Amino acid sequence: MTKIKNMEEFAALSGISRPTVSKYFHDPDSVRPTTRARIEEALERFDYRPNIYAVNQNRKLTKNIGIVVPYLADPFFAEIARYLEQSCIAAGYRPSLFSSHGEQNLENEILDGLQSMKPAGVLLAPLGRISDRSAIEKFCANVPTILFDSNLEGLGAAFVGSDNFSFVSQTVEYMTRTGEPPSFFEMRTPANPNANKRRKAYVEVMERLGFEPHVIKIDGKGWAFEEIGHRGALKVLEQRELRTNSVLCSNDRLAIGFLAACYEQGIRVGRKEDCMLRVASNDDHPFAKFTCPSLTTAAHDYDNVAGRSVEALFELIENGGKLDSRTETLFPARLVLRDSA
Amino acid sequence: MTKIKNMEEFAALSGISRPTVSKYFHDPDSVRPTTRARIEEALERFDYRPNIYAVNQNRKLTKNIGIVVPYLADPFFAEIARYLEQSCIAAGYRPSLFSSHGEQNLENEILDGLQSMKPAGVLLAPLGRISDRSAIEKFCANVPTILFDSNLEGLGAAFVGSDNFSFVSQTVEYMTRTGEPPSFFEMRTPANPNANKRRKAYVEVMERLGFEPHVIKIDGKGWAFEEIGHRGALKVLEQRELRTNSVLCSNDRLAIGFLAACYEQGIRVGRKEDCMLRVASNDDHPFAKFTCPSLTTAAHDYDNVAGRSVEALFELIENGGKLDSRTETLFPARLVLRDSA
DNA sequence: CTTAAATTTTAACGCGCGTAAAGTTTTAGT
DNA sequence: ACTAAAACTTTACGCGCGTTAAAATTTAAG
Repeated sequence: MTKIKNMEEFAALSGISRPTVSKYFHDPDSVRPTTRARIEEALERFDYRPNIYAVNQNRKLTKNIGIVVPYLADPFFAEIARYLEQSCIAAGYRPSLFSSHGEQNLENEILDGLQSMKPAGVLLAPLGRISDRSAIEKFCANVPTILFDSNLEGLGAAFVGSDNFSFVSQTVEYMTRTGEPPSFFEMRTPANPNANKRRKAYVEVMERLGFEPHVIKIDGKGWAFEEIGHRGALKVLEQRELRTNSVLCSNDRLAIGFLAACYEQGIRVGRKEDCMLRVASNDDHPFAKFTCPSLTTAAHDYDNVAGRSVEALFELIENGGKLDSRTETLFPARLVLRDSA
Repeated sequence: MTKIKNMEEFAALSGISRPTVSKYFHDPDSVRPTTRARIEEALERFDYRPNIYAVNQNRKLTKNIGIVVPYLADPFFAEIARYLEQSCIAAGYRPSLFSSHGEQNLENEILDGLQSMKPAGVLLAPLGRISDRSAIEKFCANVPTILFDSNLEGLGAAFVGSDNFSFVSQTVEYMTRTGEPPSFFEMRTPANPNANKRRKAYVEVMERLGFEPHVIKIDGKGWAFEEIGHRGALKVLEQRELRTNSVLCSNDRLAIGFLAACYEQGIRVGRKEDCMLRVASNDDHPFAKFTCPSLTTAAHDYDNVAGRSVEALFELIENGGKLDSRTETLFPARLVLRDSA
């Protein structure tokens, strides 16, 4: 196995001219089967691969795709990212994964670095209200971008996410139908714009059902939702802020903290006879199944959100980076009944 | 704001020659302050940035660093990855994050893709026993690599991780000292080599303390540890396999499943009077604080493991990719006492 | 076996930038 | 102000590969 330096050398060793070899690497089917066989045979013997930098420098369009999520330590995003990565690879692209880690300046830096990578397209789940809108706007003007999970009005070529109204309406309706109407438990200054949509949906659904909405806002900032939910729950329980025996958390991570607080206080949660409280939530976090009690929640349609996102991106790329109009695709939730409500 | 095509053009606009501009981008301090000022002034007016592909093609050494973890949906790795990323950026490198998602072929593909990226160095947390040892060996021969978290004997220029013996000895000693000696709860075919070291440590410590080790092996494969721990715990509890009232789980994610099972079965866990069982674990998973009850566990020294890893990598890079001898750095655990044991 | 069609080869240019050599200007030290 | 050192400019080449146009070859069709 001699070391191959470049395509010239490899071409010589394989007995095929360099332009043809180049063509082969661009699309193996674009050369005659016999020459393809000869190249692939040489490929086995010498194990050469084109220099990706030289390739990307000369191609008008790279095969790179950027995937940016706001917080990778959240298994929800890790899970979606996995799906997105695999879809991109399957389509012959090279995905690069980035996490903003909940910080605006990091999101901006990532977008900056991404531009110099000249990606064919980017799948961006922005931080949301923390995002630097103008920076993202500028980025979207230069790079074909699909927004997902968290919508920034008018930005990106398309948005794909979940229908927050569907989430909340299902949980609220379920809880009222089988018990008492829930209070809504959320952060005072939520990091994610989905949170606002969920609160609005809660208020609307409650009013439609003829109940008075009761929103409980707890303090805390950042992405340590469990901690914030835990602290908030302790306060709520202590001060008896709940008007009914049921609570709907804005998201599962808050609910995880809430349930931990209930456990500590000896408050049994669930729909059984001896339970004092019912807790439901939104997202279907990977760990929601293992809370105590297991968490009743409205599940994201992971597969469809991720699938539609890459689909939209590929359309966008094939369309030369522009789509006729900005579409917003929302997928409804699936109510997952477990023990907590 | 005219669009700048290349460095030639930018150099002309800034009134500085291209080679000097090139030098500036390589190291802003390498040019005279006055010319630096002129360049940066032009930079503000025209917003140009060197084509990263052209740069990397010509530099003998890129500024890329690859970070590979076995499973990003595990918040433990997400957390470490965040620290590693930030350290690399602070040192002027461009980190790229990859997750093997628990699959050997993906790990191999990532390593393959990484090679064509000609990184200055790679921080690799391998899958462990699932890893394709020969593939990784080949990779390490071509790319300066530091292994972390999970050791593959002899591979990579150095290894940085946690001292599994320290983890287990602390938890076992604590549990025996304050109660009964624990059984050890683990997967029959653990995905991670740390698991084996932990079992061995358990047996050794137990024997040293004069107790008979009792290892409970549960079935299941893959990385859905919570699910596996949950199922396994139900079986263990049903068949009364525990000989004492205390259990040490191989890792926190198994423990999360175990605690969920206990809750479902109405078995109170903790060290209070009315508790039937004590459960401890290893890792200090980000969610360990929010289990019910909160989980007593041996915590990784995140900061030191991550810090020492990048330190070792930078040494390696500055040393031209070779170190005198392969070192293995192990950091001890810190026992975190919570409510479960 | 002839001929048109399809492929491959040859030759050459360009991409954007690193880098080296030689010459010119600026800076610093006394 | 004078000189050596430092920094800059000019010129030119190379990196590894995409791409193109014309020439040569192979293949498929009749």
